[in-house]
Amino acid sequence: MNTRVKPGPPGKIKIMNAFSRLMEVKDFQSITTSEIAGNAGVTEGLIYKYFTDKKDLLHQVLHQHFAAFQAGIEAGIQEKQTCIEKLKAIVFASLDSYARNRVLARILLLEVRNSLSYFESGAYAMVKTYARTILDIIREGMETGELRPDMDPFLLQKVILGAIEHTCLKQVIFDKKIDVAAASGGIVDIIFNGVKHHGCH
Amino acid sequence: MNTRVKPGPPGKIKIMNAFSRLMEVKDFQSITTSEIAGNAGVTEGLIYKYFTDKKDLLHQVLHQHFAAFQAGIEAGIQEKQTCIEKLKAIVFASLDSYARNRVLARILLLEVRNSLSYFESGAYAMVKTYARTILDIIREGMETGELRPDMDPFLLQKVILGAIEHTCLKQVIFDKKIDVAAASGGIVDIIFNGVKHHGCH
DNA sequence: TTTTGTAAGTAAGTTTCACTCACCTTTGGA
DNA sequence: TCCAAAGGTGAGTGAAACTTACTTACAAAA
Repeated sequence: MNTRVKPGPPGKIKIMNAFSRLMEVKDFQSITTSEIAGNAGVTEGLIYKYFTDKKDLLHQVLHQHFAAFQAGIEAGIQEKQTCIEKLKAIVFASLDSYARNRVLARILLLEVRNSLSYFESGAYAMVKTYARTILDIIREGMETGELRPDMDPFLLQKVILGAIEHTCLKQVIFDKKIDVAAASGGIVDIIFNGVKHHGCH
Repeated sequence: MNTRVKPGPPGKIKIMNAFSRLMEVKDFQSITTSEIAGNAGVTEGLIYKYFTDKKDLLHQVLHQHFAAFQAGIEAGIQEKQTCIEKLKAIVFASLDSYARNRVLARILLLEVRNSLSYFESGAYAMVKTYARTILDIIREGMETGELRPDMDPFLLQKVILGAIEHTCLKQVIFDKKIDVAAASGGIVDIIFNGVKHHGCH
């Protein structure tokens, strides 16, 4: 497993592109290998020259999409100074990426998690790095005093990731557009300021 | 579609139980119909007397598990007075149910969302009711002044659901136990009080 | 008691689809 | 020019989801 994703020969690229295109319209299960091959203009057998599995193809396509996603995130937080600003940027960039790239969102949120092989794939390694980035920012914020020091950083990480993902679910399942700026602003406001109403300040 | 879940004939019950048992150990994809039949002590063909599909079987089993889950939730919030207490109870009860019933959690969080037929199933209708309950409590809290009136109730709903689900993911994927009380308390604290650090109060 | 209609269950197909394998074709260096 | 390796083909295979024609059990009407 854990096959690296290299640009590779034209056939491989055509297969990945064809599959990616098909994933925009149908779910993984209902895409057949012959459909992929036909759409790519190659034969079915070629798929198995470059991918060990139909699932491996899925994982490599996810890897490819996620690499761009990850690069965008890291570019977005580079310029930010405070941890809060960084987390805000991550929430926005994540929602924005999922909204722009439906295939990425659908693969990541709906298709891969049901099989163990995903968690041994290179794609999952990237996702772990992304999650780790968030955790590190949280820890830094707790040390500098930006964030409350009396909480479990892992839990905040899960709340943030969960909020991002669940916000995208409706969009990605029912193909509904969301207002990324509003959603991201709202989520950040809820998580940073809390939802309890106090008369004071 | 939308086949109702009735107790039904012994064969149907045996099939559902066998499938449920298998789901504790393996994922949906790698459970075969002959395996289900063998385990249930019936023939393969009988499955298709009671279920239109292998997926329909999955949905009906989910429906069954979720009915118990839903009943527990509603019993848990009945006695609570404030909206905040109600939401706390829901978070705790949800995490607790997922922790206790791995099959329910695995089906709901990992297996069903990738196919459209789920969203036409009776199981999904129940899940919508559950989500609706949370939304109604939030709205009530915003009206009574318990919760801030200046936020999008849908977003808070998504943050809560997302936090619950993401907290269960590691547990359900890697079979790790979590401290339900600690996790639920932490999530509630983060969402209600916020994570920003203020010197004041 | 006999008939009969229906629900429960069986067993042997059929089809579809992921995956394999033995075989061609092109290309770029020694 | 030769050859090795990489790119690509297409017919074939096995397994698994689903079908269909059939049998058995069983309760209520005649």
